[in-house]
Amino acid sequence: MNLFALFEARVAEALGRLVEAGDLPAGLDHSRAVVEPPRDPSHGDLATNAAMVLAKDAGAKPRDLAEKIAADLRGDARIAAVEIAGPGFINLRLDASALHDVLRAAVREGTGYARGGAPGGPAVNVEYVSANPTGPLHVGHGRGAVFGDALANLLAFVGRDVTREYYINDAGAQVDVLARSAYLRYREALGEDIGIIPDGLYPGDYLVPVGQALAEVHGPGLLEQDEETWLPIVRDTAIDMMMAMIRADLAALDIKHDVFFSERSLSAGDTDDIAEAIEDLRARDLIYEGRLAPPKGVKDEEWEDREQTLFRATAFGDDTDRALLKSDGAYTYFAADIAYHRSKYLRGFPEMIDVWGADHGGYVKRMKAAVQAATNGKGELDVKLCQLVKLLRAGEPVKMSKRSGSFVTLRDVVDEVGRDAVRFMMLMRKNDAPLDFDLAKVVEQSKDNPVFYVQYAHARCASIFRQASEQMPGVDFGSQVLAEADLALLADDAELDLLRRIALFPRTIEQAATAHEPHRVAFYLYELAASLHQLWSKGKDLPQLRFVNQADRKSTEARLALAHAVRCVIASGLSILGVAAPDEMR
RNA sequence: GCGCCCGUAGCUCAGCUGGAUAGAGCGUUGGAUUCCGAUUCCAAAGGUCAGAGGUUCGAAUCCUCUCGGGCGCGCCA
Repeated sequence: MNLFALFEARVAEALGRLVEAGDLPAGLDHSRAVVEPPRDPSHGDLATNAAMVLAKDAGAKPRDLAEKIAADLRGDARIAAVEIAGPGFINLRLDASALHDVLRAAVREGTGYARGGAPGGPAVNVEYVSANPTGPLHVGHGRGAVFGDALANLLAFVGRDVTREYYINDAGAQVDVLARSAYLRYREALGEDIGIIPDGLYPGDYLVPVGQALAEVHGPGLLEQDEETWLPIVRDTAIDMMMAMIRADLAALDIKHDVFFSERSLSAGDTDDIAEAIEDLRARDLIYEGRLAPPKGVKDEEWEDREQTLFRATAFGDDTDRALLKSDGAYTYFAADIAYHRSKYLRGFPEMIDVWGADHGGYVKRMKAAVQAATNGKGELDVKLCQLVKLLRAGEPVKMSKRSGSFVTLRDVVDEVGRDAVRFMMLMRKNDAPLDFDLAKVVEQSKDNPVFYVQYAHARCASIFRQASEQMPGVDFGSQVLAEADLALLADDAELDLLRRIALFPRTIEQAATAHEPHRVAFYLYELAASLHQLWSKGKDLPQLRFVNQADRKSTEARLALAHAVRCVIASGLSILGVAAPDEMR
């Protein structure tokens, strides 16, 4: 039950009646007329801009039109007061019973409240992480991982059919480098002194186990082979082991993908999907042989002017056309990516979301252009860029250097501060804003730490129920009883404030889902938790406001209904963020 | 040189796809508090929304330009 959608429909009814009565011209666009919470609570519970939006086309003064709409709304029993304010806002103050109705619905629906609000729609594919299988994940990958996972959770929560996907870049030169690096570790495992790892190879000791595994399986057998022979063997083993490591890193954050899509699989087997994608574009005259002008800033002598196979990305809003074949005749990464996104579309995903690091921002236009072209305009791609993460410890930057070995991996951070803290902190920031992640602060159990603050609110709700059963043994506070509690007893400002927050949840979810912005859920939860803590501490001064009153079963029922709803909303919200909702903080 | 992202309180950031007098936390200042379960709560001060134009009933939000910061800039992935 979305209070705002409910009254938006109510306003639409009023407008319809005005049209019937001839007070408003027929055929006007009503879509801009919305009902939203006013910024200033003193203006009431709901406000609509309907009169201002329609006044011009209706040839009326905003306030006159507002008066007519208000007259219709005044007859509604759920509305306690209607005021016209400012340039033509219509402010609605709800009867407390309307808020109580929302609470009752929330209590009845439990963790189903606000769920499935936008069902149907096309299947959506969320691709995230997709880190090269050449080493452990770092903290930046972790941000994309958490963001993508929470976004997928959010879309699933509103009822979308979501698939979580990881694209494995197992085809390029980088995995050959990986293979050569692992081969060195293989020789090392056989007793050879390999000295310092040469430049251009991966020095990390995470490849030591790969070398050992190779030595166990193959013995010295690979030593006498040509690189041509051993490289594919070593490469496949190394990729498998790297992906196993990456999956374990992700599992530590409770992240599981549905599909791991191999780049190499595009051109393996009987059909070459890349060639197919290119031919498909060529058939529609979107590919040509031509020359590109060098970009400004590139020196002429560094520029090799040559004819190449180009995709008409400029026809779809990109700045320049893009190469599909390298000078050695192999496909570019972009060519593979076109085929990959085409494959997503063909596999049944007209809607795609890619989560990338901000350093790939320059790639967005061409990828969107490619999706437009490859799906004939029927597919849609949204790219979410995650900014860098600056790792701090008590305000001081953590030095990161692969060479010196002080490189901090994602796993290190998760092991140190825990999954919940990592996930919540990374979602407390908009994805395109840089993030300072302070290892010291996120383990703090204080109000400074939003993870703790929100989890504590959940635990507090649970404790209220434990309290009730201790103080009032034998009394039934089951969900059946709570759903029928006399909610009219909730009349204090702090209680009504909490009710309003609960009423805001479906709207927050819906907007976060359409904007692809899970951080809104995190901020909402923080505010909801604050409202709960405020009501709680008000009970210190005013014992009659305490949740559990032995002497007053009726008001205890009503407050437990409130606590139950808050608990369910926090549990739902945290589940979207992928953060645990504990029943007690120990 | 071009493209994308960003610029909001001393600090870290929200700002509900164009709404009313721009918000929160930290920090500062001043209060409350032997606890239903803590690791709290209340209040005050604090702003040229980087700057200048434009669009309209109305702009932090949309457009243009300037300044300042980040990222990227044939065939790497």
